[in-house]
Amino acid sequence: MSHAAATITDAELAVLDALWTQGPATIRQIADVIYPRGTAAHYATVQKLLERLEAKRCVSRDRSGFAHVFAAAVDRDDVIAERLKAVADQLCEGSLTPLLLQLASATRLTPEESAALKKLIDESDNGTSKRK
Amino acid sequence: MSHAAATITDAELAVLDALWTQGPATIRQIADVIYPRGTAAHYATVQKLLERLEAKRCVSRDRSGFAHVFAAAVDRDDVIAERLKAVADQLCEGSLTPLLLQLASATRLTPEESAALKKLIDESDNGTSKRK
DNA sequence: GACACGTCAGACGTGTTGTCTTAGAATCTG
DNA sequence: CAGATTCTAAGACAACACGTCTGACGTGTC
Repeated sequence: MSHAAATITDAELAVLDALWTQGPATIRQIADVIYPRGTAAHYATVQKLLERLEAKRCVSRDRSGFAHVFAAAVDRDDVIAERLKAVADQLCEGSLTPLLLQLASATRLTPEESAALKKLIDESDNGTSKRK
Repeated sequence: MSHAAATITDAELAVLDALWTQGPATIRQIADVIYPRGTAAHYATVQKLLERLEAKRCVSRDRSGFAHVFAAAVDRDDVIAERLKAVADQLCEGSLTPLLLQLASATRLTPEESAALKKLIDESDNGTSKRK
């Protein structure tokens, strides 16, 4: 839910995505999703990716059963936030505001979305003005 | 101003940044900025980075003089947009809206910024409702 | 015991990234 | 003009990341 996401590669992201949509799963279950008609080699690939994701604290591993059960330790939102922060650090001296403005001008919103967004802005605004 | 930004690496970004802040420049001028007290090797590094940036259409090269003069062919905003799009493609099925919501809730805005943002939202909204 | 299935450790090919070397052409300086 | 300087061009290079795959070995099941 919370921790850092480090750098997650494309193949690792596919594994994480399977965990996000399917919930906790074994290597085989994940491999069946990502590589239908997969071979033993594909299984091993998923295994290696999970091993690396675990090292990055992006998945947790339950070793109690015969086949280990893996679960996502980061949310999709965590990864999104981390990537956005990376973009901001590289291109905006760490400030997220330019990204926000850029996105606002590049995105077409439905009335519902823009209403929700305005609400978020107001809340953020209150937080700012109410400080200390 | 407009074109695709492909994948720009960190070192390449440093070069681009120099061009953005200094305007068109020769290799030596850029190298002096990035590597003060730089050697001939550093000069060559900048040269190679510019060569790669040119291949990606991110910088233009004026070959008329003795020392070629390079200029940025993409804006900082272009690169930001491209990176945001990449994040959206990888994590949100290409939709930018989740990024926008995420950023809005994670960013503290000044009153001026939130006003500007709301204005952008309204404009985007008008564009949507006024179509056809 | 035979066999399927699991884990673990690590090798491997490939591509990227940043750096650097060398060769040679163009320009400046005396 | 001779020589030093400055540039371009082409490519070698190590380090690393990525995705893949192999092999050895433990653990269940019939």
